[in-house]
Amino acid sequence: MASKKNHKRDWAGSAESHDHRICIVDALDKAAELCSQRGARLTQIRRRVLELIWSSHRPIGAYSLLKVLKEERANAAPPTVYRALDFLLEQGLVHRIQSQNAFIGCADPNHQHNGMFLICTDCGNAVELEETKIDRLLKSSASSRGFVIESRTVEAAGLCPDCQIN
Amino acid sequence: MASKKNHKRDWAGSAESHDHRICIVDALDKAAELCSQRGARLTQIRRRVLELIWSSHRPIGAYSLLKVLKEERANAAPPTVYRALDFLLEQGLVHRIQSQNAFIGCADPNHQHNGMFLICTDCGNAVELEETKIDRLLKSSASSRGFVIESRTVEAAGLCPDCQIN
DNA sequence: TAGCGATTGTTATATTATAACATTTATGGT
DNA sequence: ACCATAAATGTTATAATATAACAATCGCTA
Ligand SMILES: [Zn+2]
Ligand SMILES: [Zn+2]
Ligand SMILES: [Zn+2]
Ligand SMILES: [Zn+2]
Repeated sequence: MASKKNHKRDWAGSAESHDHRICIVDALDKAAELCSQRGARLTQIRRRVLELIWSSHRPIGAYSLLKVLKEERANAAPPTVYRALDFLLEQGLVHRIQSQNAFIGCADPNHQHNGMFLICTDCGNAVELEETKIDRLLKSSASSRGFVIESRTVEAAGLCPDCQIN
Repeated sequence: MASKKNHKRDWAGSAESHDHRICIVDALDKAAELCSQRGARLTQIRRRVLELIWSSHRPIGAYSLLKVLKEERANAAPPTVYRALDFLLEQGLVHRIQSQNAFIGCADPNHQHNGMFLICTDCGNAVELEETKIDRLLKSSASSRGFVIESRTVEAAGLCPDCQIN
């Protein structure tokens, strides 16, 4: 497989900032590898949906995915997409962005986790954070109330550096 | 107005744990006061929707609200509810729970903020946290990437103390 | 009380997601 | 290779959530 960070970049996925083709190839390679290891079947549809999700760093909705799929596969219907999404979510290959009812590729599918995102309200790009401190704080805050966290959503909306220039 | 915490409780709103009528009265009193201060009009519909939202500590969906409203106001329709919700959200009197497409009363509407919640997957009750540390961490993490946060969603799902007993 | 903006009524439709059952495809044991 | 089985996909219908657009009414104030 390819892998290894292909560059540094300030922000998510503006075409200028990095060679996004590498993001896509890496994501698909890693997905294939993980599914293979797990005996999970990354079928054509599932792989294609993952590829479409990775077509940008912007969360994409199920029906946007469906629109594209339909051009390639006349009988694609909502369940086609939602089943693929269910699979990809189960495998930790994508995350759901709750504040947008949309989906984005996971930056690090090797270990299962809930995503944590900064999402630009202007360009739509999202970057995944890994802030273990936030999870620890949240866990301890819950714990002090006797609450046990099983999953969580953390999504911050605002302006990315590129979009603050305006 | 009434106000002042009416009791201590381990967790959210189980009927046994507290006199919930006081929660409702306090919430409505505070809403009236805030709207009055701001020159915002807490109309009958808006007040009633707020009251329905406060009927429990469980997030409630727009169409559940609508179902009740319709019994009292034959011509209630989706816009009736969504407009009231828009108003209540704007005034910071309720929060939207993104992971459930549902709404819950704000525990402290005096200062504008995004909510932060622990939500029990078993009983459905939710409690609002105020963890300034988490916001500070999130802000600084964003800041290190040049990102400026304008709003955020933090929702943790899991088991409340009551529901762990099973 | 006339005018004006805010609120509510009304109808229609957009968007997101799932249910239910039929058919096809992949896989493992013989 | 052949069959039994489970998994995946096809197909149709519908549920659940949310908004658009325009009309009618209300409430304030000039
Ligand atoms: Zn990229
Ligand atoms: Zn991830
Ligand atoms: Zn209560
Ligand atoms: Zn609040």
